[in-house]
Amino acid sequence: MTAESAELLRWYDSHARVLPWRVGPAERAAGMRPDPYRVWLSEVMLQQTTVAAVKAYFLRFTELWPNVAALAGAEDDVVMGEWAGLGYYARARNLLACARIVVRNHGGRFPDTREGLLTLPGVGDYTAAAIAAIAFDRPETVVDGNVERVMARFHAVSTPLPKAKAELTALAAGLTSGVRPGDYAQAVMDLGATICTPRNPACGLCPWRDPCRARALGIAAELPRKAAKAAKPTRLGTVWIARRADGAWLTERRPDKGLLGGMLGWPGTGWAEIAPDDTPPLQAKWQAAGEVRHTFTHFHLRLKVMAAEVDREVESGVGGFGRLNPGDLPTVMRKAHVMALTALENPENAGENRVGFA
DNA sequence: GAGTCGTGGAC
DNA sequence: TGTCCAAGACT
Repeated sequence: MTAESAELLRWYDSHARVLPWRVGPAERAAGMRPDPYRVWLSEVMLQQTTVAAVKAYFLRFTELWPNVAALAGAEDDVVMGEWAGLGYYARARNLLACARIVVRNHGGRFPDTREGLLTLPGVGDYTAAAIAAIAFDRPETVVDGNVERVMARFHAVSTPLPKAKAELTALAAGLTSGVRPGDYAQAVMDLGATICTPRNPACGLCPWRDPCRARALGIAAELPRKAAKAAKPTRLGTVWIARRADGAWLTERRPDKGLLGGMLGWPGTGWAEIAPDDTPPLQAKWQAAGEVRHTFTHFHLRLKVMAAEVDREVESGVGGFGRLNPGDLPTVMRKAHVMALTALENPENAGENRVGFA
């Protein structure tokens, strides 16, 4: 163990954040170990997602499904509905697939090595190392966005990401502690999340302020460098939102692959830079409810929302009418639903509504 | 290796 | 308003 990693562990002992999935340093010292199921679940939820956003989902999932066997036995649509709003929905599909593999092929126990964990769906280099270190105290090197930033500054690496990834991984491995590896892994990430932040790093409070090369050079806030990102195009589309007299809504399940895969949605056009032809899924007195603006990772969407009340007898070929829990909808579809509801309640204002406009 | 894949908060 | 960013994985 290096002097630096020892210093970081001392910092962590007094500054570790309290998180629902975390076994803190004092509890670990008392012999407690985290539940691999909870570590895995939290790490998957935390992929490209903030701690603030994950907390409520983690508590809800562990309440509904306290162990991997319970989750493996859940119905797909229920899990997708509970994941709604958290984003990156392939994670939810992989989560279920992984739970079922762990139960069926591993006797309900997660593999306890990085290599074994890597075979699971939805578990990549980072997550495998994180579970191995945190749940099984193996001295694996975790490299997430926090660690990349901390290492780029600590060693003053000016090579832009993602090209610098391999170099930063090697530098991180050089600092990884063989003592208390689970605490160390969380300590580096906590350092990046609370001190060595992307903007305005709090170098004065950093346990690594002395050995940090970027701080010595006065360029900590400039690192890590990143390659320029492509501009986001704008795509257009239309959704048709029909409410039957008995309160049922016409929804459809999206295909498993692709954007919002496996999630509930509204019948509508595809989304393209040239407005697609929009033909309603059924004949009704459609009103233009307004336009939803929503930004995905790689494009902006302007979604025209059409709404209608239909008779109980109406049938559609594209999906089914049924009871709707709006919380099961991904966010963009929930925005469209809110807009349709507003139009149906206030038909005189139809077309004036905007969602996603400041 | 470069694209794809969500969302909400900070600035 | 727009841009960046968050405990990445998969193709």
